[in-house]
Amino acid sequence: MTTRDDLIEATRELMWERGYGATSPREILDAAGAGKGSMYHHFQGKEALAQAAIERNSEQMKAQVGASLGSGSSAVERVRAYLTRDHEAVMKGCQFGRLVQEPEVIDSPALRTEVGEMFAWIRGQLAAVITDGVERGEFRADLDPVRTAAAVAAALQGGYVLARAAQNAAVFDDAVEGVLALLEAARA
Amino acid sequence: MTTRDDLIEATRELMWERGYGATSPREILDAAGAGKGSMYHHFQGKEALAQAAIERNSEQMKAQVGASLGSGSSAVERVRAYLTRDHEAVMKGCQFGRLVQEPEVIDSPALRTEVGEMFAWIRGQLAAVITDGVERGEFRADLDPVRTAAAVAAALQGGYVLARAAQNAAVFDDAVEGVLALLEAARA
DNA sequence: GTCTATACTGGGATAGAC
DNA sequence: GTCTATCCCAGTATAGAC
Repeated sequence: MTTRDDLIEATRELMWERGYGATSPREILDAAGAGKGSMYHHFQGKEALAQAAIERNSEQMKAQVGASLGSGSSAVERVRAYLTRDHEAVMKGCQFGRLVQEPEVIDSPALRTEVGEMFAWIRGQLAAVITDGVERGEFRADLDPVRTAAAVAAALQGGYVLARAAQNAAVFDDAVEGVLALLEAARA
Repeated sequence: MTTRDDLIEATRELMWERGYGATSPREILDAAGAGKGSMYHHFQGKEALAQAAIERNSEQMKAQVGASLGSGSSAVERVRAYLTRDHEAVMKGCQFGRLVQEPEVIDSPALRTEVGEMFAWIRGQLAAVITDGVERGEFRADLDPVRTAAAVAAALQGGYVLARAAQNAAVFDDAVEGVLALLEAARA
């Protein structure tokens, strides 16, 4: 019972650091303190284990994002809460974003779907908040919620990329503050 | 003479598709129509070959971005030219952005520096264009060029990520148009 | 310069004992 | 359920012939 859980947790940790392809079952097993048999008993293989790890990440992410986007009176404040919520370890990148780049992940229907749905959900949530802001007259009436939501979500993802490339978390903050300033400029 | 070149071109192609870690010398050699000896004659190893490939990508990228950012009368038009320039194969992602996620790349000083400088250069170019726009009164005087540049560059990178996750290039366009609309809202 | 053959390592997965 | 031993394959790199 707990071994299965240890495997999932170890996989989450390692996949965040190394991605999917570069995370070997050997490392997972060492980290979880389990033998090879355990993994293949509880899961069909590496892919199934990774899927379980991503599913758990999704649950946590949805809870966190949902809380952020619900905390604030104005739409801009809610988006700000989302963009500035504790991004533990900016330099490690986004748990989901980093997986997207890997061919192995994209080629796996199970993994790709999991990751794709997460991002689609986030864009939907952001669009809802922005639509609300437009309807309440906070934003200009001609602001496109779907495109704006995509831009906000993209700025966050790109912020991770730029910060990692520069090896400097301040670049992440620049991107986030930059897009927030632009969003405030779109107020009615 | 030409073998060395074929190796670099094959590496560029494959690294764009699979990244660094997942690109094997075997594949490169096959694609270049060369034998194992050739590669180790011209380059110290996989890493040195990858560095040569990234260097060549940098040159091309700088030429393209420089042309885009110089083509237009207003600052917004220049940024638009940059964001909407032919991003051949949006779904393949950014040649540089995808490398950033890989631990193997980040852990290699040679490769990491190459990629980091590219992004720093782009942010600098964008900041210069936006500074120009502020000084000419096109943008609000309180618009922060550095942060805005980071936001624009991040939206582009994130657009790649979101489009790939959704397996839909339209999401990239949404992110790009979204950030451009915000930028227009920041006009003086 | 370029090839083929080979060495060595580590990957994912299975078999069978406990 | 879990472990150890083992298999097969692919990765990077080297050696030595041409």
